Amino acid sequence: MRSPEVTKERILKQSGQLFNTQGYKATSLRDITEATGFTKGAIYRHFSNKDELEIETLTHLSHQMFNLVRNRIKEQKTAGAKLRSIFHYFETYISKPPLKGGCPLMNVAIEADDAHPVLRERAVLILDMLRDSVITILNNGKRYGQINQAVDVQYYSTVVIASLEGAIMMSKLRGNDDDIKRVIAHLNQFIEEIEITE
Amino acid sequence: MRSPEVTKERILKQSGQLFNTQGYKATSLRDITEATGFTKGAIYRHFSNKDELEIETLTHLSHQMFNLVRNRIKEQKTAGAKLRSIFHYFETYISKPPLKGGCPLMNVAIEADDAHPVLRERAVLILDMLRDSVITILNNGKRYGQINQAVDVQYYSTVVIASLEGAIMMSKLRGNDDDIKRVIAHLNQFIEEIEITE
DNA sequence: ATTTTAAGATACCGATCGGTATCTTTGCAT
DNA sequence: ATGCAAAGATACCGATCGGTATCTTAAAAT
Repeated sequence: MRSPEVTKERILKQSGQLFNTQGYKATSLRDITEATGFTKGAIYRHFSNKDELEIETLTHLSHQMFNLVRNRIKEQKTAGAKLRSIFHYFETYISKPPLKGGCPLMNVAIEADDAHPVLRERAVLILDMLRDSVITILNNGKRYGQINQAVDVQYYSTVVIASLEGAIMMSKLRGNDDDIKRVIAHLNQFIEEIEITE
Repeated sequence: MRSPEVTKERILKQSGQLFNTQGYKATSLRDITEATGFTKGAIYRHFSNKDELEIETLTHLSHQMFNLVRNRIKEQKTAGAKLRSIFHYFETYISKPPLKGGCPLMNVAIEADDAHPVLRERAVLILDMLRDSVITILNNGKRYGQINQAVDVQYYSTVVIASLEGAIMMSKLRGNDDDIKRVIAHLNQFIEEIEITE
């Protein structure tokens, strides 16, 4: 029962958990061999070095993140409801974490911003994608008369993402969901200011 | 010219820069000996092990941070002005960083939350202190009729800190101050909603 | 059934890690 | 000036790091 695809997927999955909790550089090959049950030889057959494993794992983590958030967005019909579902998704990072270790964007951003330019570059792309998701929701909301035309989408999306990420940091640090809930309450109010309902 | 106090201070200062940019666990003793010019023997005379150095350095970093923010607060007279000066202080993390590597609270929170309970515990204390600073400003503002009595100080302080920390992450990642400026613009508006001016 | 190819395991490499024992040097007390 | 305690330097330790060369084994092709 040898399947290289399954092996690679298992390595990426376990590496994702380890990198997202312990950090990329702080996680050793040994940690990964123990978590996966594979040996170093198997890992280096699928990834040419640890840097490549880190990058591919980050991509894998971001895919997981965006798949989850995309599914939530699709289920909702109005721009306001879509945004609220994103907020709730971020709340689950604390209450029922879809990924161990919290938000992979935040984690890689803090680890990589000063010291690891390649990872940092990828992190910027992930942030761009997240922001674009919010902007698209807002623009579609404008088009369908759900969102006030005057809304500055750049400004709005930045505030939303910054608040959520900061709140994740605080709630994860404290180990409870008080902070994330307060921030989401604020963001819900923030939506009401720009939402058109009749 | 041997002065143990000066030596210890120099070790803490250089370790602070290194830990805050590269991370605590990712920074080696070698990095520190090269940055300080002292040898391992000198470092281990002042700190019993690396964990202790990490903890004392974090304390040192937080002192630097709070001294800077306290001075800014003192210079302002009203609660609103004090809050705005805090916002501007966070903006300097990007435009003219008082500490290399960004906000030490954020950095240690992300690195320590899952894997390093001792550092995490200290990080919680720093977050508490930061929040208490904001809460004290708000409560004093209420007392002197500068802030609306109905304001929920827990809620308000959480939103402010989360937004600022998240914005720092985004701006540091992107390498420009667009995001932090947008968030501060939003927070300034947020203040106006609760400020009593006549 | 046999050959072939690649997936994965094993064993090893030099470099670096945090830590320590020991030695030298400095400054202060007498 | 001399002795002493502490500051700092040097040299070393075992463990672990990322990485690689080589070997075994399993599955697919013939």
